[in-house]
Amino acid sequence: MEKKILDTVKKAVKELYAIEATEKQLLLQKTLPDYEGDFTVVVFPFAKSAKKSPVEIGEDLGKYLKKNMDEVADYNVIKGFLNLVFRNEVWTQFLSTNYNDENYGINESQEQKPVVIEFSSPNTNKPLHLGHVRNNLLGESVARVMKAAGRNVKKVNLVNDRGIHICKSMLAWQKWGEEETPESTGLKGDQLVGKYYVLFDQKLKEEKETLRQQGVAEDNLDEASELMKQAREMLRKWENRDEKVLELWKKMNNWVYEGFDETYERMGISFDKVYHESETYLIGKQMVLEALKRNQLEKAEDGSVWADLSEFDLDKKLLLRKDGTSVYMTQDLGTAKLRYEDFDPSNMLYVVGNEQDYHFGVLKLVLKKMNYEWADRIEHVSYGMVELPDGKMKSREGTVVDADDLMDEMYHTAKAMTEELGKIDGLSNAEAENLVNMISQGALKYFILKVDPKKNMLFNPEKSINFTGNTGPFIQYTHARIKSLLRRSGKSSFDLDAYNPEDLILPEKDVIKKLAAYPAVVKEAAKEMSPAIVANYTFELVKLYNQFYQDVPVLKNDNQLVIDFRLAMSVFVANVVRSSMAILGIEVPEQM
RNA sequence: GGUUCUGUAGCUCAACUGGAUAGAGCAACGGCCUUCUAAGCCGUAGGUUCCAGGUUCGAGUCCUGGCAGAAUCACCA
Repeated sequence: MEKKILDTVKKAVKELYAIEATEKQLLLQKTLPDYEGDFTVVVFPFAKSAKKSPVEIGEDLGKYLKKNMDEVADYNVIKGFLNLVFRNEVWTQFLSTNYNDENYGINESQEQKPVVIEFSSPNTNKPLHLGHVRNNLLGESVARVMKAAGRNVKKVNLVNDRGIHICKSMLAWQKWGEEETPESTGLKGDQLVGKYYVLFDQKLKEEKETLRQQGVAEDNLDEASELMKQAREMLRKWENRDEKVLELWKKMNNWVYEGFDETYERMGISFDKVYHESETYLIGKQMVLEALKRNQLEKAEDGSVWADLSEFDLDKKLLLRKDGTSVYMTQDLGTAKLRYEDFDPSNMLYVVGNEQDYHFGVLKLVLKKMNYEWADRIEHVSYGMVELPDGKMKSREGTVVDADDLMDEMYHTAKAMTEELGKIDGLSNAEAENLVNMISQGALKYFILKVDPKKNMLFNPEKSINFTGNTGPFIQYTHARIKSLLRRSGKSSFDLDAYNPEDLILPEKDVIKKLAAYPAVVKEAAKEMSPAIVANYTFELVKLYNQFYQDVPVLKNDNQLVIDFRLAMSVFVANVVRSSMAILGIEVPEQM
């Protein structure tokens, strides 16, 4: 529709003023609520070359469009804005052809090559916290929105399962764990392992304090620490495939995986493939050594290997330590290559916080330097940090918000609220539990996803999660209300052919116009990789529907055709709400 | 210090990428349930869009210079 208007405008300026309009000059927007009209053409851009005032041009174009487009019923010009009023038929016909299409706005994938999207990427030494929650929700949702826009999406996870930090929790458990297991303690596996990671840190601090008192210099504390020595020794043993260490490593990692799986499932998150750093870091090492042979990298005197990035105005980047062990960058090179070979993707996306902007910039450059032509297919989907009222989360200082705790708390709040409002009266226990889960997850997901991913966001544990206003539950509630309305009507098919378009009233028109925008919103959100665009759209839609619902009785009308029309519109809204919420990973209830 | 990002109502966030009078929610205040679900709807109040210049028909949005905050610049990941 938008395209048709612009094409006609283009023809008009050519015929009237002999102007060849460029893409940029053709500006169309929705008419503001205060003015009469549906679409607005901005005519300022033509003023100069047409040598006429904007108002005159608006009149000319308005006349032309009214004559040449059946859809245009009338027009008015205010300053440099040409407001077009469409015939009601345009909207009523749009409604009747689309209201019952459950895939309205969603495109089936036609792509061969997939776009691979990595997210979550947890460490196996501690449980997930609020920062991971944003990452997980964003990753899952970006995958879904791209899929909805017709991309062929593969979701992958890269588990950081090796390294000195993993050895720390292993060592602490070995020393002080007394054979505790998730079964014996009743703790989730990741929580149990995390407990020992924290314990290690405490013990290390104590040891360092003692060393300090003995006069050891600050810079040498790590080197002098007996605990660190043992951790490093354990890492060496791990790399040499020491059986006992490997056994412990497997045991504890499996505890963590079981814990993660539980959390992922609760959040509704899944992956097509899971990579482990323990399986990829050697590939990266191999790549570096080969590139060194090709003289694309440099070896320093002490034996360490570097990439010289001076041609990009950057410093050198270390890729292998002098003892030959790999660093973070090295294993990312390996994973990228492995992933490229596994999927032959058109794009490789990494959902990782903006604190790693520099890292991903360098990753691409190093790959380029090593002559991998697919380096440009890597894209960092960078998102902002989650901050707490008293600043950033720091695991060491115990100021993290644990993901499981957070979800538990949300569940309890949602449950109390739902009971208080009498929403679960008449539901079975299982149904009630399902509903409360849906609502608490909806509240959390919507709260996080409605914010522009690029921006830092603030999370206040006491105040952030609401269930009224611009929230997930508000949207869920609207869906339930529509479903209730439809049940009450007892109808599932509607006679729309005989409906008189003149009966269309403004609150209906506003809703239908919003519905018409949905396909473009999905595309835009996929292009920007921003679920927030979908979230904000859905809120606006639901807001408009509620205004309609409040003012206009649906089932009470002398004219059965009007009732049918309004019910069909409600079906349409419910479909789009369900579809857009699904993009955010949020389910909607039949009643609440 | 260099680089990048951010700065919009008391608070949390929008603003279709340069368009009309900057919008929502929360919090505050006032209304609306004998009528389809009040987790709702309506209204009131709340703004020098951090500051100063510039570009043009037109700037929250673009350019320059400040101010404030965050991230990053590791032989951590």
